[in-house]
This record gives sequence, structure tokens and C-alpha cells, in this order.
Amino acid sequence: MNQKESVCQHKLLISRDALEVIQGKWRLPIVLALTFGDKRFGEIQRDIVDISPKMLSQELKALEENKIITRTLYDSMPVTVEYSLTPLGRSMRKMLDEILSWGIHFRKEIVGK
Amino acid sequence: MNQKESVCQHKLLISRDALEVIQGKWRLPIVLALTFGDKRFGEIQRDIVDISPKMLSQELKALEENKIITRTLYDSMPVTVEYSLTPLGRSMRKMLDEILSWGIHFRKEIVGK
DNA sequence: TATAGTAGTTACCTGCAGGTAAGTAGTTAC
DNA sequence: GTAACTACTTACCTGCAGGTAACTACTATA
Repeated sequence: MNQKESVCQHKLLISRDALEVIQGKWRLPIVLALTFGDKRFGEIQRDIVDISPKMLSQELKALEENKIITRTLYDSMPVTVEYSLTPLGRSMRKMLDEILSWGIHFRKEIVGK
Repeated sequence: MNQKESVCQHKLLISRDALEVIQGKWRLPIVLALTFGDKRFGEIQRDIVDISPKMLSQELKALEENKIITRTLYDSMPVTVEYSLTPLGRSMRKMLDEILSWGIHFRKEIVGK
């Protein structure tokens, strides 16, 4: 295997790691919503209008397990729960920005033509 | 709806467009492989070792439909087919780079700790 | 004549991502 | 006492993403 091929192989492996975390219909949207500030369950649900409580709950758990977000329970009445990005979650910012800016570019080229 | 919320809504919509194209286990790896130069069917299959010919064929078609790659048939013997990135495909480069660099960061923080 | 290389296709199957609907549990307001 | 708010959970179901294996069709080479 030459050097170019082995660099390619390495990048392909890395892409797997990243994809495993960001894969799925809802994870990036959830993280994106939280880049606008900490939010409660119901707030996220109102932002992402067509997510079901089941999916939101499930994906929030997965993101918490991957140390992307934290869950904080406040003993107010009624009980409120706030989700916020961890430093690792905040480190997705540049990636998210690039995905969004490519999304705009793509829309302009394909959808909006 | 205040301004922050409407920006959030807008970004959430954009993320949908992008996700629709990059969603799935194989699309980004295929595009990534092609950033290292035009490749033939068999070459991609050898790069991405555990993709089946069915999935590769199917995803190449989808990427072609989205104008991310082009398929060129050469009338050599035996027939060869080369896949290459379109300008739109090449415009994914920065996004891919950011995904990869976040992938490395993530691995360092979680997997490799 | 048979093996290997080109690039796929086709039929079939399975598991899980994601959807739907209803239920839970506590507090507050009317 | 009942409706409405908080934040979920649970059970059930469906469709499709993705996997497996075998087959196609053509050429070259031994």
C-alpha cells in the first residue's frame, strides 16, 4: 500500500467514529438547537416540531452517553430539566457550521435552481 | 417568535437538506474516497473493505442523482467505469475536513481516554 | 475449457430506526 | 375535581437501510 492509500484508509476509519455519533435523523438537529442556549425538554420539542417525545428522550440519552450534552434537573415546581452542551458538544460548532454552509450551497445548486 | 428563535428555525431547516444527502452509512465514506482522486468501482470497493457491491452501486447512483459525483464509462477492454467528484462534490471538502477533525477530537476525548 | 478480472444486478431476508398512541407522576390553577 | 403544565415512559408497529448470496455478461489469458 502506498502512502496516499494509507492516508485514505486512515481518514475512512476516522469518518466511521464521527459518523457513529452524528448518524441519525435527530442528533445534529438537537445539538444545533442547543447551540442557541440551554434548553428544556419542551423547548427542544417546540423547536424541532416533528420530533416525538420518545425519539427526543432516546436521542438525548444517547448524546448524554457520548458526553455531548449534560442533563441538569432543577427542583423547581414543576420540576424542570435543562439540557446543555458539554465542551465536547461545543467543539462540534465548526463542524455544524460547515455542514450548514454546505447545506445552503447544496440547496442553491440543486433544490433552488 | 423572536429573532434568535427564527434563526434557530432556519438553521434547523438547512440542516435537514444537508442531512438528507449525507445521511447513511456509506455516502460520506464514498465521497471521502473520491477526494483522493477518481476511482473505479473495484477500487472504491477495495478502499471501503466491508461495503457490498449492492450498497456501493446503490449509493453511487444516489450520489450521481444528487450531482455529487459523475460516472464515466471507458470503452477499454475490459470496460472500465470511473467515478469522480463534481464541483458540488468537491465543495464538500471543507465540511468533510471538519467532520474528520471533529472525529479525531472525539476519539481523543472518549474512545482514546 | 476454465479461471480471473472488469462492473455490476437480482432476489431474498433481518433488524432496527423511527413513528403512534396512550399512560405515568407530580404540581398548580380554576 | 378536573384541566393543564412539567417531563417523560411504555407498548406496539412498520418500513426501509443495509446485509448475503448467487447470478449476469463480456474479455483475456493459461
